Amino acid sequence: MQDHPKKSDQNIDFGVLDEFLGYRLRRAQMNFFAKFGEVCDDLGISPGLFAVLAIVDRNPGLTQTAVAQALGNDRSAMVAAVDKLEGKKLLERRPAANDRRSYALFMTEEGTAFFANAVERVSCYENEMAKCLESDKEKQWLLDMLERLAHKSL
Amino acid sequence: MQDHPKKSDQNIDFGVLDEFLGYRLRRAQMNFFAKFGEVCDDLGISPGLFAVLAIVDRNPGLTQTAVAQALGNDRSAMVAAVDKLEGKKLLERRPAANDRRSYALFMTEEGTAFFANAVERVSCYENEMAKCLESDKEKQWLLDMLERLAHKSL
DNA sequence: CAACAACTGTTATACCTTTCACCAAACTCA
DNA sequence: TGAGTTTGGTGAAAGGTATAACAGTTGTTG
Repeated sequence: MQDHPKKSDQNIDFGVLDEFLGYRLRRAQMNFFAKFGEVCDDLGISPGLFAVLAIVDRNPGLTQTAVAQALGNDRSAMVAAVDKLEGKKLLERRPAANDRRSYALFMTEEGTAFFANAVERVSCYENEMAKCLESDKEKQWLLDMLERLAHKSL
Repeated sequence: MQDHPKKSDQNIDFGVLDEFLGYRLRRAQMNFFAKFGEVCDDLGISPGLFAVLAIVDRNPGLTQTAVAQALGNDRSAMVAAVDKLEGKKLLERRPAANDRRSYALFMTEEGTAFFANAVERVSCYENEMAKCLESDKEKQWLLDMLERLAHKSL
């Protein structure tokens, strides 16, 4: 059944794609996001929302644009994210002290408890995914390499 | 865009995000896609369209769903992609010989020339990005690790 | 053969993300 | 002060992605 003319499954030649970091990075990241969804679907948060919570949790009082810059995405993307998180009563906007244009973001008590639970779950799944790496030193090496690739400029 | 050391840009605590592979993968991949856009904006193709061309170029006659499965995305996403590439006269749909439901995808002559040029450009930028890796052996090791992470299941 | 299941391309829908233009507030600098 | 510029938040539009449903076709099975 494997010699039929239809190249049905694994007979596909990926050509240059096999040697391109960009393509492999995308595939790996897609898998991580999919697994994140499986683990956290009942929590109702996406990887992006989780990242916002992580920043606000450790840096209370930041403005929306400060969080956006930290995460590397546009500040306009932050309004929908904060709207959702505020709707779930996980964080709240407070008027900034010295700048009436901006809001300062703070976690609610409910939010800190929720985030602690989420971190536990995500850490568990991260460790499970990292099992296909040889050692903890290799994981650290990979993290360092990804950090460099994320900031490399042409 | 983040070159100005004006204020609390460095003071932000990323907390658990610093140790999460998912977050680092996303950042690295975002950078790669942004650089891809800079290099190929005049060509009018996205990383996704480039991947479709790469598959069809090396595997002429595949159906749309076969290409979709190879790239890991849904077959409904393929119609818009093939529409665009067919509109640019880079590939064409031909009725499949033995199955009147499906189309077989083939590169046009214009398409193969276009793709060869694109590959040269993307290879150049890939090599530039890979300069922050120590050696060629490290790059190969990174590719292998990403391959494992892309197929790891919980 | 006929009924049924599975598959292909397609459309529609919804969601998420990114990009752009806009307005109000704040800042700059004379 | 006040004109001009910059910054913060918002909303609309565009692009990509995932799901569900549908018509036409294929294969499978009784």
